[in-house]
Amino acid sequence: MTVAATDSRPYHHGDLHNACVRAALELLEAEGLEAVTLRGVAERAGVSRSAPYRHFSDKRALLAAAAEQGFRLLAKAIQRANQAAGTDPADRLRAGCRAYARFGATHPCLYRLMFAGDFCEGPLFDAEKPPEESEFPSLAAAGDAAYDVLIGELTDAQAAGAVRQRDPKSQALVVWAAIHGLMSLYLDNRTGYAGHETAELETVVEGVLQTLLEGLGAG
Amino acid sequence: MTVAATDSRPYHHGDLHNACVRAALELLEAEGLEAVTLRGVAERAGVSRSAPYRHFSDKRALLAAAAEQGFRLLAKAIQRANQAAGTDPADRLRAGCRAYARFGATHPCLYRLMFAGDFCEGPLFDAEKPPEESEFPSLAAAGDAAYDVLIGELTDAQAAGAVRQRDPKSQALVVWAAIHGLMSLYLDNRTGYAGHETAELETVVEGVLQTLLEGLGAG
DNA sequence: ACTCCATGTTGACGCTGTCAACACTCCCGT
DNA sequence: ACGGGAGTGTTGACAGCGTCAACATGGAGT
Repeated sequence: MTVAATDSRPYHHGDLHNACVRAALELLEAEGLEAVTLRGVAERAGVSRSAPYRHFSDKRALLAAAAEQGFRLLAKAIQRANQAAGTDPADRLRAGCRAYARFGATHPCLYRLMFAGDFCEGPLFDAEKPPEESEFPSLAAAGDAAYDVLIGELTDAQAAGAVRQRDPKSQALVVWAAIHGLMSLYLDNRTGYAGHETAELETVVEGVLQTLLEGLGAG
Repeated sequence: MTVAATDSRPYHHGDLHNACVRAALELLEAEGLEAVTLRGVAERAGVSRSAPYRHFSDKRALLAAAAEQGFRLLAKAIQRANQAAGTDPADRLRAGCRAYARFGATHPCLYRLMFAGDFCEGPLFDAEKPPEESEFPSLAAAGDAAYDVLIGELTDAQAAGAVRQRDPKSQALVVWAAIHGLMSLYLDNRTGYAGHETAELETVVEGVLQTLLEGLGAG
């Protein structure tokens, strides 16, 4: 059947791939993961229910693409904060971690998808294989890129004598684990702090970072 | 219709509540969260598909009960390790964290359900409300009980002069966040270490703990 | 102008969570 | 002894979901 005259939309969307990712992110932020349905994404993108299958093999592939976009946004947010913080390594590290926490607090569902999404609809990351053989290599790459920002900061901090000279990768792992763990507990409302306000979160982040920097310090 | 003579099972199960939790845990460990279906749980418990609704208002309520059981197991594992480690506070702390990591590595899906399960089928924890008003109060209580074990250890460590005298709750938060974050990254295969072996995990845990103890230390 | 193929649509299927209506059994008051 | 709830388990049904096969469409290249 021919497209109705009143329907201005062309038969071909033009950029359905990106439209689906955008729709998924919008639904995720607005109503949570359970609201991210392939049919809903398709409707929001203005196409029929199974059109997304021409661009994503799977629902998981769509979620992986959304998570990947999340990692790109996160890396950008951290980099911006680092840059704005000046040249002092500790200041830069603190600013980056604050930005990380703010990202998680601002986009809780996206943040969880990036780290726990693998768990919900079948693994996005494969726990058995090394990352380079991952089922979603570009997702793993985007995650690694965000990681690399942190590693770079720690390398600089070492050069400036702000932290001990050790493998910056393992130092970065400690920092990332601590901040990510904190965010995870925070998003589950399990930090034991009553208010659950963003301001309080930043205070806690500062405290955790203080402990970490003392532990990592050149002391 | 009367029960067939060949069917020895009584019409009333007797302890369907626990049977459902056990079945859910078994399915979770054997085939992952996506395999935990109410119908599957019912079948495994030997009852018909909607019998569990007499004991759980919801699928989420069943998952919450499973997660609660997970927190009880975790707390017990940590306590056992603490006790077996003797009296030195740092040793006890290290042993507890090793046990924590081992629990997560041994029961990856359960561990994730305990922390990320809220995310998958609608929140188990309510991010907006304080814990005492949680939708699943006994789950929150079981989580807090596990937390309390760690807080107790840090209180003892303070008394022994092994860590700085500060609010043990916030010290415990740092430790928990770091170890939990590490486990979370590990289970996503995002630690950047190739092997993903349990032995390597324990090494990394030791490293993180070393950094933490130096940061928390009385120095 | 014709054809090919990437892209979008429709119909259908099985699985899921959930509910309403019904069946069975045990226990308690008479 | 017995009759009736209340608690528990069963069956049938429904809507929503992910997914696939079959079909429709239209632009790009010959």
